[in-house]
Amino acid sequence: MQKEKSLETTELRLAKMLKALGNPVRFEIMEMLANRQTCMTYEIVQSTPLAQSTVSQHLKVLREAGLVRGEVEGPATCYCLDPDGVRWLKDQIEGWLPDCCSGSPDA
Amino acid sequence: MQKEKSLETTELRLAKMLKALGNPVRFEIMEMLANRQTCMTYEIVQSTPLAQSTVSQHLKVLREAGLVRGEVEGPATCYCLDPDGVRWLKDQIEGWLPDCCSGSPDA
DNA sequence: TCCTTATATCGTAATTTTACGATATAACAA
DNA sequence: TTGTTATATCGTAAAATTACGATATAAGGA
Repeated sequence: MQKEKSLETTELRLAKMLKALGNPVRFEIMEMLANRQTCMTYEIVQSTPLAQSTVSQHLKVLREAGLVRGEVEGPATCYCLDPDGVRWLKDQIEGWLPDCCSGSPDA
Repeated sequence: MQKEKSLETTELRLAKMLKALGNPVRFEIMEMLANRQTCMTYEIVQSTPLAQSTVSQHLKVLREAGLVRGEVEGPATCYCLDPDGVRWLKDQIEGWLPDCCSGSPDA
Protein backbone atom coordinates (compact mmCIF):
# COMPACT_ATOMS: atom_id res chain seq x y z
CA MET A 1 0.00 0.00 0.00
CA GLN A 2 2.66 2.51 1.03
CA LYS A 3 5.14 1.07 -1.42
CA GLU A 4 5.59 4.13 -3.61
CA LYS A 5 6.62 6.45 -0.84
CA SER A 6 9.01 3.99 0.67
CA LEU A 7 10.59 3.34 -2.71
CA GLU A 8 11.23 7.02 -3.09
CA THR A 9 12.72 7.12 0.37
CA THR A 10 14.84 4.09 -0.43
CA GLU A 11 16.37 5.77 -3.45
CA LEU A 12 16.98 8.96 -1.51
CA ARG A 13 18.71 7.03 1.25
CA LEU A 14 20.82 5.10 -1.25
CA ALA A 15 21.80 8.26 -3.12
CA LYS A 16 22.79 9.91 0.15
CA MET A 17 25.01 6.99 1.10
CA LEU A 18 26.65 6.85 -2.32
CA LYS A 19 27.30 10.56 -2.27
CA ALA A 20 28.81 10.30 1.21
CA LEU A 21 31.09 7.47 0.08
CA GLY A 22 32.05 9.30 -3.09
CA ASN A 23 34.39 11.57 -1.16
CA PRO A 24 37.87 10.03 -0.75
CA VAL A 25 38.37 11.39 2.76
CA ARG A 26 35.10 9.87 3.94
CA PHE A 27 35.88 6.66 2.10
CA GLU A 28 39.17 6.36 4.01
CA ILE A 29 37.43 7.05 7.31
CA MET A 30 35.07 4.18 6.54
CA GLU A 31 37.99 1.85 5.81
CA MET A 32 39.77 2.93 8.98
CA LEU A 33 36.66 2.17 11.01
CA ALA A 34 36.34 -1.18 9.25
CA ASN A 35 39.93 -2.04 10.17
CA ARG A 36 39.89 -0.78 13.75
CA GLN A 37 36.27 -1.52 14.68
CA THR A 38 36.11 1.68 16.76
CA CYS A 39 37.97 4.97 16.75
CA MET A 40 37.91 8.09 18.86
CA THR A 41 37.52 11.22 16.78
CA TYR A 42 41.03 12.43 17.60
CA GLU A 43 42.47 9.18 16.21
CA ILE A 44 40.71 9.80 12.92
CA VAL A 45 41.91 13.41 12.92
CA GLN A 46 45.50 12.27 13.52
CA SER A 47 45.30 9.85 10.59
CA THR A 48 44.62 12.71 8.16
CA PRO A 49 46.35 15.97 7.27
CA LEU A 50 43.07 17.82 7.79
CA ALA A 51 41.87 20.16 10.51
CA GLN A 52 39.77 18.76 13.33
CA SER A 53 36.75 20.78 12.27
CA THR A 54 36.97 19.39 8.76
CA VAL A 55 37.06 15.81 9.95
CA SER A 56 34.16 16.51 12.27
CA GLN A 57 32.20 17.80 9.30
CA HIS A 58 32.92 14.65 7.31
CA LEU A 59 31.85 12.51 10.26
CA LYS A 60 28.59 14.40 10.37
CA VAL A 61 27.95 13.57 6.71
CA LEU A 62 28.66 9.90 7.36
CA ARG A 63 26.44 9.95 10.43
CA GLU A 64 23.56 11.57 8.57
CA ALA A 65 23.93 9.03 5.78
CA GLY A 66 23.52 6.27 8.36
CA LEU A 67 26.95 4.80 7.72
CA VAL A 68 28.60 5.45 11.09
CA ARG A 69 27.55 5.90 14.68
CA GLY A 70 29.10 8.16 17.29
CA GLU A 71 28.77 7.40 20.97
CA VAL A 72 29.70 10.07 23.48
CA GLU A 73 32.19 8.82 26.08
CA GLY A 74 32.87 11.58 28.52
CA PRO A 75 34.34 14.52 26.65
CA ALA A 76 35.18 12.38 23.62
CA THR A 77 33.19 10.48 21.01
CA CYS A 78 33.73 6.89 19.94
CA TYR A 79 32.86 6.15 16.33
CA CYS A 80 32.09 2.85 14.67
CA LEU A 81 30.46 1.66 11.48
CA ASP A 82 26.69 1.47 11.60
CA PRO A 83 26.15 -2.26 10.93
CA ASP A 84 22.52 -1.81 9.90
CA GLY A 85 23.31 0.99 7.49
CA VAL A 86 26.29 -0.75 5.91
CA ARG A 87 24.44 -4.02 5.50
CA TRP A 88 21.46 -2.21 4.03
CA LEU A 89 23.75 -0.53 1.52
CA LYS A 90 25.38 -3.81 0.56
CA ASP A 91 21.99 -5.45 0.11
CA GLN A 92 20.77 -2.58 -2.04
CA ILE A 93 23.81 -2.66 -4.31
CA GLU A 94 23.57 -6.43 -4.50
CA GLY A 95 19.95 -6.33 -5.63
CA TRP A 96 20.45 -3.36 -7.85
CA LEU A 97 20.34 -3.53 -11.63
CA PRO A 98 18.99 -7.09 -11.62
CA ASP A 99 18.55 -7.26 -15.40
CA CYS A 100 22.22 -7.04 -16.16
CA CYS A 101 25.63 -7.90 -14.92
CA SER A 102 24.52 -10.79 -12.73
CA GLY A 103 26.09 -13.65 -14.67
CA SER A 104 29.63 -14.97 -14.81
CA PRO A 105 32.44 -12.80 -16.15
CA ASP A 106 32.30 -13.08 -19.91
CA ALA A 107 35.27 -11.95 -21.96
CA MET B 1 42.52 20.35 -0.96
CA GLN B 2 41.97 16.66 -1.36
CA LYS B 3 44.35 13.75 -1.22
CA GLU B 4 43.19 11.23 -3.76
CA LYS B 5 46.74 10.13 -4.44
CA SER B 6 47.00 8.16 -1.20
CA LEU B 7 44.26 5.78 -2.29
CA GLU B 8 45.20 2.53 -3.95
CA THR B 9 44.27 2.09 -7.57
CA THR B 10 41.40 -0.23 -6.77
CA GLU B 11 40.13 2.16 -4.15
CA LEU B 12 40.49 5.06 -6.56
CA ARG B 13 38.39 3.26 -9.12
CA LEU B 14 35.80 2.40 -6.52
CA ALA B 15 35.73 5.96 -5.18
CA LYS B 16 35.29 7.27 -8.73
CA MET B 17 32.33 4.99 -9.31
CA LEU B 18 30.72 5.89 -6.00
CA LYS B 19 31.19 9.57 -6.69
CA ALA B 20 29.63 9.18 -10.12
CA LEU B 21 26.65 7.35 -8.63
CA GLY B 22 26.31 9.91 -5.83
CA ASN B 23 24.73 12.40 -8.22
CA PRO B 24 20.95 11.91 -8.52
CA VAL B 25 20.84 12.72 -12.23
CA ARG B 26 23.51 10.13 -13.00
CA PHE B 27 21.85 7.65 -10.68
CA GLU B 28 18.61 7.98 -12.64
CA ILE B 29 20.43 7.58 -15.93
CA MET B 30 21.86 4.32 -14.60
CA GLU B 31 18.41 3.12 -13.61
CA MET B 32 16.97 4.10 -16.99
CA LEU B 33 19.71 2.13 -18.75
CA ALA B 34 19.05 -0.81 -16.45
CA ASN B 35 15.35 -0.74 -17.35
CA ARG B 36 15.72 -0.16 -21.08
CA GLN B 37 18.95 -2.07 -21.75
CA THR B 38 20.02 0.54 -24.32
CA CYS B 39 19.21 4.18 -24.93
CA MET B 40 20.16 6.76 -27.52
CA THR B 41 21.45 9.94 -25.97
CA TYR B 42 18.44 11.94 -27.12
CA GLU B 43 16.14 9.55 -25.26
CA ILE B 44 18.03 10.19 -22.06
CA VAL B 45 17.94 13.93 -22.70
CA GLN B 46 14.18 13.78 -23.24
CA SER B 47 13.68 11.97 -19.95
CA THR B 48 15.18 14.88 -18.00
CA PRO B 49 14.51 18.63 -17.76
CA LEU B 50 18.18 19.32 -18.43
CA ALA B 51 19.99 20.70 -21.45
CA GLN B 52 21.55 18.28 -23.92
CA SER B 53 25.04 19.47 -23.08
CA THR B 54 24.47 18.83 -19.39
CA VAL B 55 23.31 15.28 -19.98
CA SER B 56 26.26 14.70 -22.27
CA GLN B 57 28.56 15.85 -19.48
CA HIS B 58 26.96 13.43 -17.02
CA LEU B 59 27.31 10.61 -19.53
CA LYS B 60 30.99 11.43 -19.82
CA VAL B 61 31.39 11.09 -16.05
CA LEU B 62 29.63 7.73 -16.11
CA ARG B 63 31.75 6.62 -19.06
CA GLU B 64 35.00 7.63 -17.36
CA ALA B 65 33.93 5.82 -14.22
CA GLY B 66 33.50 2.67 -16.30
CA LEU B 67 29.79 2.38 -15.56
CA VAL B 68 28.37 2.90 -19.06
CA ARG B 69 29.47 2.42 -22.63
CA GLY B 70 28.62 4.53 -25.65
CA GLU B 71 28.66 3.10 -29.14
CA VAL B 72 28.50 5.46 -32.09
CA GLU B 73 25.72 4.56 -34.52
CA GLY B 74 25.82 6.94 -37.41
CA PRO B 75 25.30 10.45 -36.12
CA ALA B 76 23.94 9.18 -32.81
CA THR B 77 25.32 7.27 -29.85
CA CYS B 78 23.79 4.22 -28.24
CA TYR B 79 24.44 3.89 -24.51
CA CYS B 80 24.23 0.83 -22.30
CA LEU B 81 25.50 -0.20 -18.89
CA ASP B 82 29.06 -1.47 -18.84
CA PRO B 83 28.52 -5.03 -17.58
CA ASP B 84 32.15 -5.46 -16.50
CA GLY B 85 32.22 -2.19 -14.60
CA VAL B 86 28.89 -2.73 -12.88
CA ARG B 87 29.75 -6.27 -11.90
CA TRP B 88 33.14 -5.14 -10.61
CA LEU B 89 31.41 -2.51 -8.50
CA LYS B 90 28.95 -5.02 -7.09
CA ASP B 91 31.77 -7.44 -6.28
CA GLN B 92 33.78 -4.73 -4.58
CA ILE B 93 30.87 -3.59 -2.44
CA GLU B 94 30.06 -7.18 -1.63
CA GLY B 95 33.60 -7.92 -0.44
CA TRP B 96 34.03 -4.58 1.23
CA LEU B 97 34.22 -4.15 4.95
CA PRO B 98 34.57 -7.89 5.48
CA ASP B 99 35.00 -7.61 9.24
CA CYS B 100 31.55 -6.28 9.81
CA CYS B 101 28.07 -6.24 8.51
CA SER B 102 28.38 -9.39 6.40
CA GLY B 103 25.94 -12.24 6.02
CA SER B 104 22.33 -12.35 7.03
CA PRO B 105 20.98 -10.39 9.99
CA ASP B 106 21.69 -13.08 12.55
CA ALA B 107 20.96 -12.78 16.23
C1' DT C 1 28.09 20.36 -52.44
C1' DC C 2 24.90 22.08 -48.58
C1' DC C 3 21.56 20.88 -44.96
C1' DT C 4 19.79 18.29 -41.12
C1' DT C 5 20.35 15.37 -37.10
C1' DA C 6 22.68 13.73 -33.02
C1' DT C 7 26.20 14.32 -29.93
C1' DA C 8 30.41 16.22 -27.82
C1' DT C 9 33.06 19.99 -26.22
C1' DC C 10 33.93 24.87 -24.92
C1' DG C 11 33.38 28.97 -22.05
C1' DT C 12 31.36 30.55 -18.20
C1' DA C 13 27.89 31.68 -14.55
C1' DA C 14 25.51 29.74 -10.35
C1' DT C 15 25.58 26.53 -6.86
C1' DT C 16 27.59 23.22 -3.80
C1' DT C 17 31.35 21.22 -1.41
C1' DT C 18 35.48 21.37 1.12
C1' DA C 19 38.54 23.21 4.32
C1' DC C 20 40.12 26.32 7.71
C1' DG C 21 40.37 29.13 12.09
C1' DA C 22 37.56 30.73 15.72
C1' DT C 23 34.27 29.76 18.97
C1' DA C 24 30.82 26.98 21.63
C1' DT C 25 29.74 22.93 24.29
C1' DA C 26 30.27 19.19 27.48
C1' DA C 27 32.61 16.23 30.76
C1' DC C 28 35.82 15.86 34.09
C1' DA C 29 39.83 17.20 37.39
C1' DA C 30 42.01 20.24 40.63
C1' DT D 1 34.96 27.83 40.80
C1' DT D 2 38.81 27.56 36.98
C1' DG D 3 41.31 24.85 33.69
C1' DT D 4 41.91 21.04 30.43
C1' DT D 5 40.51 17.87 26.91
C1' DA D 6 37.74 16.34 23.10
C1' DT D 7 34.42 17.41 19.89
C1' DA D 8 30.88 20.07 17.42
C1' DT D 9 29.35 24.13 15.15
C1' DC D 10 29.85 28.76 12.99
C1' DG D 11 31.47 31.95 9.45
C1' DT D 12 33.79 32.26 5.44
C1' DA D 13 37.19 31.69 1.68
C1' DA D 14 38.75 28.47 -2.02
C1' DA D 15 37.77 24.84 -5.00
C1' DA D 16 34.88 21.70 -7.42
C1' DT D 17 30.56 20.59 -9.49
C1' DT D 18 26.57 21.54 -12.14
C1' DA D 19 24.13 23.76 -15.60
C1' DC D 20 23.47 26.50 -19.62
C1' DG D 21 24.01 28.42 -24.44
C1' DA D 22 27.14 28.53 -28.19
C1' DT D 23 29.95 26.08 -31.11
C1' DA D 24 32.38 22.02 -33.15
C1' DT D 25 32.20 17.44 -35.10
C1' DA D 26 30.56 13.61 -37.69
C1' DA D 27 27.28 10.88 -40.44
C1' DG D 28 23.83 10.77 -43.89
C1' DG D 29 20.39 12.70 -47.21
C1' DA D 30 18.90 15.91 -50.94
